[in-house]
Amino acid sequence: MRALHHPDVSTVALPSVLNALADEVRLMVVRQLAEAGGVVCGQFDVPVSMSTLSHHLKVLREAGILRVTPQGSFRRHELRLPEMEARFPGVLTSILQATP
Amino acid sequence: MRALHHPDVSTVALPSVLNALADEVRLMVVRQLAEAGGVVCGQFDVPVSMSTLSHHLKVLREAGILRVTPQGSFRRHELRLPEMEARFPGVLTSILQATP
DNA sequence: TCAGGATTTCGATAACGGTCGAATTGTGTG
DNA sequence: CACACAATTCGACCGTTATCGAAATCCTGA
Repeated sequence: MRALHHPDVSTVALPSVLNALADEVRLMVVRQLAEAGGVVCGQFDVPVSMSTLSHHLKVLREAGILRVTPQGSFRRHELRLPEMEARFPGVLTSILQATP
Repeated sequence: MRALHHPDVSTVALPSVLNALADEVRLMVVRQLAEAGGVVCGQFDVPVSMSTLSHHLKVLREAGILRVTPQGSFRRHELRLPEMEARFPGVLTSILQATP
């Protein structure tokens, strides 16, 4: 499977991160990742089509918020929580805590 | 001067707040407010026209992030920091600290 | 190698959002 | 009242983005 690009978190800008999180669907994704750890693409519970979900995952990935690791024919998604915490301390964690 | 609408912070949604902060110009505005306390519209240091600035201030106001109080023919802007902190603890403060 | 499932990419569409200049509103002052 | 000034609103333009279905890509197992 083709190599996916994951930006170095030191190069991502704060507006990019906030923009990635300023979407209800993407917030749902991030919440579910925070709860479940690694989640496979088809297991997200979101009210959009598969192609749209793929688009949202790409936005989150390019903002440095999640990492994608191929596992067989699946792809495992997980938050880059430690890295984000080091880059923007408290931002992602407080956003996660501000949601039910 | 016409009464400006300020939403009850308990009614604003997290995506609205994040969306309001996911813009470089609006982040500049928020930073300058955090430093200077109350700032009059014409004194913001931003690289956009007055009408565009007014638009950004409206977005921030409707997201519950700042309050506008008329003072003569000027308008004073200030962060609603305590209220935002109570509603989304750590979100606004961590974003402020994540910027120079 | 072929079939099938998982995910992404492509192409199209519609809505949103940042931007500006011009016009408008509101406030204080002469 | 008339004027100047501060700020908003309006109308338009244009790039961005959320969305979908269809097609393409990638992997596994028979």
